[in-house]
Amino acid sequence: MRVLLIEDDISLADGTVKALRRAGYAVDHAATGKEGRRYFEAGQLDILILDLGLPDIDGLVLLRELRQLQTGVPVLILTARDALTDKVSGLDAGADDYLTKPFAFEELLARIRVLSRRNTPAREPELKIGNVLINIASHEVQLDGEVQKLSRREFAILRALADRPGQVFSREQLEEKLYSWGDEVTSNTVDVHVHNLRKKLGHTLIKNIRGVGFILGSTE
Amino acid sequence: MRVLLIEDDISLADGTVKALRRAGYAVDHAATGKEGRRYFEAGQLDILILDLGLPDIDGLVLLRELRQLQTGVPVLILTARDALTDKVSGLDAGADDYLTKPFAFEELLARIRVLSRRNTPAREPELKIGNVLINIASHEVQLDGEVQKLSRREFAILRALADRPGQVFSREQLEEKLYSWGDEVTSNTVDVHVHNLRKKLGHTLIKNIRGVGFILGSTE
DNA sequence: TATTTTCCTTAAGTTTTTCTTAAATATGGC
DNA sequence: GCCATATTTAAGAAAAACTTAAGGAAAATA
Repeated sequence: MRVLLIEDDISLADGTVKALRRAGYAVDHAATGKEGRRYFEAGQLDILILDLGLPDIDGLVLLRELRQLQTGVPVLILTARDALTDKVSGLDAGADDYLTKPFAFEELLARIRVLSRRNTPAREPELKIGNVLINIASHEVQLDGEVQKLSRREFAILRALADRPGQVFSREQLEEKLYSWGDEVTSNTVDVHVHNLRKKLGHTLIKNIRGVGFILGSTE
Repeated sequence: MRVLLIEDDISLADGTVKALRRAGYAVDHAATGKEGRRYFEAGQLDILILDLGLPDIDGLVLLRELRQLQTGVPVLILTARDALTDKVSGLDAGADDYLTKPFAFEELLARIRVLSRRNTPAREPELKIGNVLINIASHEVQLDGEVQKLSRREFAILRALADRPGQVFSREQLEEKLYSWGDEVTSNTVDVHVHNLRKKLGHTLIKNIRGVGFILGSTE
């Protein structure tokens, strides 16, 4: 776990660095905004601790700059200023937490522990069959990069087939996926939807097994 | 954005609830730990604000219990106790932030804004989708550089969608972000607000996925 | 507090998209 | 060629989404 401390007050910085090292963090220290920016750009940071009262650059300005870089590094702001507006604008500039001097090392460490247990959210579930990419959430399907919108029924059929590529589904089985109990249908709806699906996704994807049903052709 | 406040001091709770609602949050309020736990288990929470000095359950104990549930809901602890050990153990028990009474509503709102960024992929205070720039803090939205004034509800919907661009939100999900418990709505409000949003921000930004819901479309 | 203004919710009307149906055409197996 | 099954087409019905307007609620202003 690598921490960068940007702080110009040497004695405070020394104490903080020591406390952090003792707690097991790898710590870099920069005394000016410029230097800090170099460290930030260079390194694999896990957490940034930033003093707002720097000699060369306004801390808030620096913070916004660093945020532009789009890294997701959590930032904890550290400052003597106790004014409410500073806190608020610091947080709104992209800081994740705020600590006013003087502070206890214990509390700093606790807040860093909070910041470091950040978890990254899971990605969108997507399904890929051959050259067809299915986005479950948006009901969108990409065929060789081209986006196609599917209707609800079309999507339901494709999804059923895609659940088990290579397995044949009878019309009755597919209808069961589409209609709730009591909603039965007495026409060739499934065929029509399959037809429309093929129009959108090409004629090789969904194959028909005569007398049996439909199958998602994974191979060939 | 849905917030649960667990706080037994009625007058403080009232003021806080009002301030939060005015800021566009859907707020539920519980006066006891037990009640709070029920709300917590029931709902689609985005943020929990928890007072440590509850009459029936020790706040820290409750916090640990709720953490067991493994929901990723950010927790902000609120308390009169100013002792360092309390802060530290609060944070280590799974809180994400800490505010000591008395506090300014402004700061509470700022910290909530930070927490609400937490579970979203883009943690920038400003979000850009196509030619639309969204500033969460100031409730300001720009279309091609031109500032558009959004109403509270419009902004709440846009923010919910913007939290996860590319994810579809059903009308029910959006309503949950807008209304507190007991405030439910039985009309097409969401549609109307979406319509007004599109009038202000153009018709390509918010896409509808028929039968599913709405989605913030970045491309096309 | 009273007044004005803005905003929110409803609900009904309109438009657009999708679904079902049924009939016409095509295809495969015998 | 004949029958059964599959595909295509088109049209009306149904469903979902969009639009509009009005009355009431909430917020802002005086």
